[in-house]
Amino acid sequence: MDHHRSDTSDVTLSGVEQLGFRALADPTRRSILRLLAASDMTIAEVAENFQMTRAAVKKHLTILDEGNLISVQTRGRSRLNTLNADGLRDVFDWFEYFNAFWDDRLNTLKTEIEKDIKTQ
Amino acid sequence: MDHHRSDTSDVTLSGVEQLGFRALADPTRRSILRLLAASDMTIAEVAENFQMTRAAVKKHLTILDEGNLISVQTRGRSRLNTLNADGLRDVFDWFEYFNAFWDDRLNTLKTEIEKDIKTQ
DNA sequence: TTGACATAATACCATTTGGTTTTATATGTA
DNA sequence: TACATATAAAACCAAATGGTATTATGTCAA
Repeated sequence: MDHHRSDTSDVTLSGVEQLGFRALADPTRRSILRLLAASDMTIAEVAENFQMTRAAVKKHLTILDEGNLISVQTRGRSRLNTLNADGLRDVFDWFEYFNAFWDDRLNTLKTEIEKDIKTQ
Repeated sequence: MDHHRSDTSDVTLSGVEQLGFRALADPTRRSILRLLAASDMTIAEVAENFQMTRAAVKKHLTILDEGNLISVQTRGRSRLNTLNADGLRDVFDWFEYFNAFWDDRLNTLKTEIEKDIKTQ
């Protein structure tokens, strides 16, 4: 513990994948991702699966886009929403990094216990 | 596509891990998890790492607890906050299931392309 | 060009969120 | 007992969120 340093940093691709987590926080948006995993869809097609208005669905899609979890290709007068694997991987990577920490801790604990047993 | 069925379900442990995602949406809470990965901490100890008040930190810890990402043991007049691997795994599992969907799609695409090449 | 249609943009609203300050309630300890 | 300390609880506030309805804008087709 050095100079009572305060650290609120996010460590990862700051400000980018942060929005990915935010995007995943809403159950509707997680459902949309599931739908898009099955096939690309226009806003109207996505909206068919929910009770809310198209406008509301479009807002969710915008947030998913901001979080880089989907990408959008304008095709004529409609927009095709596609899952973005890269953005999802960014979020996933946070867990990987985190799991590394966690595993280290378990390993340390394990080593300590083994040491205890041996020196008994 | 069956009877134009509308499906907004969350598929997973409904209503439980949902709160896990919500808990992860805030960068402060993700930082707290990182801290707790290194060692268990009281509210006061966690709060030392941030510029906000203890009350605010306590609120974050409550949300992390509701999302099952940490567990709390009252020890005397202080509370020790501990990382909860199970809750984290629940969120992680959502990704696994999701990746399965995603992988299926990629595989299907690959097979289709191969078919195309062969029948050329 | 006109009309239908898919999305965009805006204004608006209720609720939730992330923070504060202030006031309790326990719990160790002199 | 009395006091300091750690957390709990409550009231409060500004901003963000998730939704609505309404009004553009752009594109295809007759």
